[in-house]
Parts: sequence; C-alpha cells; structure tokens
Amino acid sequence: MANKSYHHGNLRNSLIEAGIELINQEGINQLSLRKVASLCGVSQAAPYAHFKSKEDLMGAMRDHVIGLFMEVLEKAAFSCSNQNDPRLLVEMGKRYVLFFIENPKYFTFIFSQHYMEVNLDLEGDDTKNFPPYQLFKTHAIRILGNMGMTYEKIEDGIISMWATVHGLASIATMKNVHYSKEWGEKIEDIIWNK
Amino acid sequence: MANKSYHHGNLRNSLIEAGIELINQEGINQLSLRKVASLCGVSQAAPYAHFKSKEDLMGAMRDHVIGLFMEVLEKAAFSCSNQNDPRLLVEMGKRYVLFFIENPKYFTFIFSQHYMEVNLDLEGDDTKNFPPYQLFKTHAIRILGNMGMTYEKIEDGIISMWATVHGLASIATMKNVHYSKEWGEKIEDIIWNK
DNA sequence: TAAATAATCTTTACGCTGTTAAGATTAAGT
DNA sequence: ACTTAATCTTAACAGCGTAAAGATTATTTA
Repeated sequence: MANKSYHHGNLRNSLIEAGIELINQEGINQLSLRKVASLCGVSQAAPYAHFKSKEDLMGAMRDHVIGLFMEVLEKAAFSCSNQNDPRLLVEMGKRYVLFFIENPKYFTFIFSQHYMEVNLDLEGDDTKNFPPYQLFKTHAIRILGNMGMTYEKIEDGIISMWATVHGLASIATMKNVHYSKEWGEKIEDIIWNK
Repeated sequence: MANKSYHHGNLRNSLIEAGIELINQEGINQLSLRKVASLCGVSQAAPYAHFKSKEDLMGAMRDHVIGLFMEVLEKAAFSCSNQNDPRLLVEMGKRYVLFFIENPKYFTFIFSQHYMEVNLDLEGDDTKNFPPYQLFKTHAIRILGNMGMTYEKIEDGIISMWATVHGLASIATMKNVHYSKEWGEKIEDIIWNK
C-alpha cells in the first residue's frame, strides 16, 4: 500500500488503521499523532492534510470501529429466524458484550469521549442516534410492542436492557475482573436474570 | 490554608482538591500537573515532593472522589429501615446513578482508567474489591440470600443489578443524551423494570 | 541551644507532544 | 504545457511530564 514515492497514496485510511492498531497494542493513553504518522512512514505534519486535528483523526477511527461493531450486531439480529422473538434482543446483547470482551481496548476508546447522540425517548429525532443503540432500539420497539407492552413499559424496558448490556460490557472489560465463569456461556443467564 | 511562606503547609491535600476542581471545570483531558501546581501557587516540580508521578496524584484524587461516593452509598443503605428489604438495593442503585448525574465528570474520571479490583464471584478474595461494588455486594448477598435464592441466582443477580445500575450511570452521563423524563423520578422505575 | 538531617520547594533542562507556517513535490485539470 | 490544487517535508513554537541540582525551612539529634 505504501510505496516510496513522495505521496503515500492511501494515507488517510492508513492513519486510521495504524491508529486503531496502536490503541490495540499500547492503549489509548499511548496514542500520539507522531507515532501514527511514523508508523505510516510519513512526517509528523503529514496527517494534517487529511485531518484537521488529532481529535478529528480519532473521530474517524471511532467511526471505523463502530462500523465493525455494527456488522456484528446486524449479523446477530439478521441470524435470528423469528424477528419477533425477544431472544433476538438477548442475542444482540450477548454479541454487544462479547465484542468488547474480544476487543477490550475499544470500549474505553469509544466511550471515554462520548460525542454520540443518544435519544432515549420513543419519540423525537433518531437520525443522529449512536448507531448501535439505534439498531437495538428499532428492534426493541418492534418486539416489545408485539408483546403488548404499554408505551411507558417499552421505553423503560429499552433503557433498562441497554443499561444492563452496556454495563455488563463495561464491567467485563475492566482491568482486574475476577470471574470464574466463561463470559460467553454466562452472559445470557445474566441478562435473562432481569 | 496557603500562606506566602516558602513551604505551602498543606500542599498534598491542596493538589488533590485543586486537581478534582480542575476536572470539574475543564474536564479530564485538560488536567495537567503544571496547571494544578499553578493553582496551588507552587512551581511545576513541587508536586513531586508528594507524588511520584501524575498517575500517582490522579490515584489519590480518585480515592478522594470514591470516598465521597462511598458516603452517599453508605448513607443510602443506612437510611433504610428494614435491612432485609430488597428496596435497599434499589435505593443504593438510585443513589449510585444520581451521584454521577450530579457529578458527571467523575464518571469518566473514575472509570476511564479502571485500576480497581472487581471480584464477581461469591467466593474469593474481596479485600481489594472496588469499595462501592463491595458495599453493594455485601448488602446484596444478605438480602438475596434471605429471599431464598440459589447460590447461582444470587451471583447472577448481583452482576445483573450492578451492570444495570452502572450502565444507567454511564448512559445518563453521556454528553448528548436526550431524555424527556426527570432521572431522579424515573431511575427506580427503570431499575424495577428488571 | 547548636548542629545535622530531612522535607519541601525553585530553577533549569530534556525529550515528547499537538499544531502551525513556509516551502517542496507531485497529481489533476485546463 | 501550464496552472492549480493536493499532498508531503522541514522547522519552529508552546505546553507537557519528569529528572537533577540546589535553595529554603522544618525537624531531629547531640
């Protein structure tokens, strides 16, 4: 991808991927623009042709990771034979948690600076919603609605479920968590415990 | 507290308080040792007489904030007339979330670098457990045990409840959360929805 | 009390960081 | 072929964490 010419050719994408790789290897605190530029074989100021700041690059990195995350969640929802089965929500929740257990560095990265919009109301503007939450919300409204829940129950239920799943991901990715069980096998039980 | 003499007199505590104040005002990303030192009226290197690194100071700041947090949780548990009523857990959960809604900057600060130990098992060493979780766990074991739950149900239940409460705090403190209700009035409903 | 020691603070300096400015190189468009 | 725009390099700046050397003051010891 990177040749020896003056122009890199694919610097923008390379910076995003190198930045994510650096977070995976050294953690978000060790992420620096100069390291990322160096990994791509360009000078320290080269990134400024593609991003207006470090924050801007990190935003693009975040979007990329969220894209990977969305693929996992959409696959989980799609693979469910009955789209009205509440187990679809549990399956999504399970994949939500497992994604961050498999990629622990991503959790702090995505949620440490949370610039995403989150609309917890059933009404209102969802167009700028944090995509993973919006996906969960869409399925939840349909499924819980089919179960005959009241409007208010649905709203509370969605918040409660997402909080449980999100909190579980947060706990599971903490540095020194002692847990004798296998997350993959227990997550469903814990969510169902609700 | 701070006089004009060569020695500050109470620098260690002043640094901790000034650091927390700075996080509240400018956010954790703007926290720097030099700013904190300047706020205390001492030179940039003065903090090194009391802390061996910025991380070390931040650890002390974290301990201080966790102390404030613990006071709130202990008060919530203590104020419950019947110590075996499951509502004690909900009340603690409510205060858990409200604490971070009232002090949003503390959430990212405490949980962005999570060095705390967390033992999710009913057995094992709890001595180094993250104190707020340990407090919740202690009460939960007693209360859920009194309800005749099985060992496994209790373990899953504690994790599920903490995840819900912790996740709720995480969501409620996100930057652009749209929610038409008042958190203070709704938190209980959302937790009870479990 | 006087001297020695330890704690606390200042000044200076180093390398790393994000960012800007000026200019070199190359690609794209006319 | 010439112009323009995009992309890159080099150089420089201020702010950062931190270490070293030395000044000042409190504390201990003789």
